[in-house]
Amino acid sequence: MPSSPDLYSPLAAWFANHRRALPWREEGTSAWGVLVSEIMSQQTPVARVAEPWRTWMKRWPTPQALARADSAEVLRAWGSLGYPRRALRLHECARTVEREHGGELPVGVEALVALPGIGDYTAAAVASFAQGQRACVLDTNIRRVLTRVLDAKAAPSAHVTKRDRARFEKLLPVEVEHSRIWNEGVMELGALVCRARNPMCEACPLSEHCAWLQAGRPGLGERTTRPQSYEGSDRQIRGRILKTLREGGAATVGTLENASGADSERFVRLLTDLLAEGLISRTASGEITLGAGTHKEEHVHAR
DNA sequence: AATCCGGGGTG
DNA sequence: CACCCAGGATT
Repeated sequence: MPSSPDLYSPLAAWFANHRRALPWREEGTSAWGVLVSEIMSQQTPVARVAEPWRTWMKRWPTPQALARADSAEVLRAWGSLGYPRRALRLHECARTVEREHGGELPVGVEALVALPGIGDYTAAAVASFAQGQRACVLDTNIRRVLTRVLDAKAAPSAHVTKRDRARFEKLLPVEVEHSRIWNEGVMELGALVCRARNPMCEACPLSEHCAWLQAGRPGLGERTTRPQSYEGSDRQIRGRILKTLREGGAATVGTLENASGADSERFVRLLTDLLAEGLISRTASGEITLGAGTHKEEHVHAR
């Protein structure tokens, strides 16, 4: 039985020469800073995250600082990164760290995944990149690279199966430092070379071991899932409402309805959803503002 | 397992 | 215009 090929050595050598100088990779970045970068990068390309991350970390360097912030400020600082509920969860995460962990980000996947907004990927990434832990990081890049190398398929399955996790975990080096380099390096390879659309196999350090390349790169342009159209979607309407509030402060319901471009019934439904999620609130004078508002008002109404 | 949740950049 | 992006929560 042949021993499995050494993927680590060529990968590590490649990574040493192609590692991007992302701001959160600078010496001295806290685990909290890495966590913030991971949340911001969920479904948002890292190139778009770099600047907002700098500004954010300068303003709120620690969980304590963010915990003290108002949710409206947090949402405004989030800007157009998308999926603003991530900002609310990061805010909640900071408050949980403050309240339950003495202001110190807990160490390890199990403790991290229990925090708001942190799932399997983000917990493993923070543990591996910033906490000296050996954790198996599975993001869209790593899953695509390993699916190609091992399974000769162009794209990974829709979600992480137990079987995939078990197989990919076997490739993770035992030594902690090597496991971090493996995670970062394979992720970087997926972002720069083994890309979803135009993979540069001629520049790939794993090309000799890649089952997909040897099979002739089958299924490269295949459609996987139905493209969920954005134009005219609830997401677009919600986005317009929040953008109006970010840029203009408080607004009347009428102003927001006009800006939303939705019919009245749909607008009311979406506004109700946004209120329930804490993305907006209603002031005493009946205007709509960004953020969850204060609990004081609820007491006033409760009387 | 399927859906929902933004927004911008790219071929 | 379709596809993609360092995913997570909810049902």
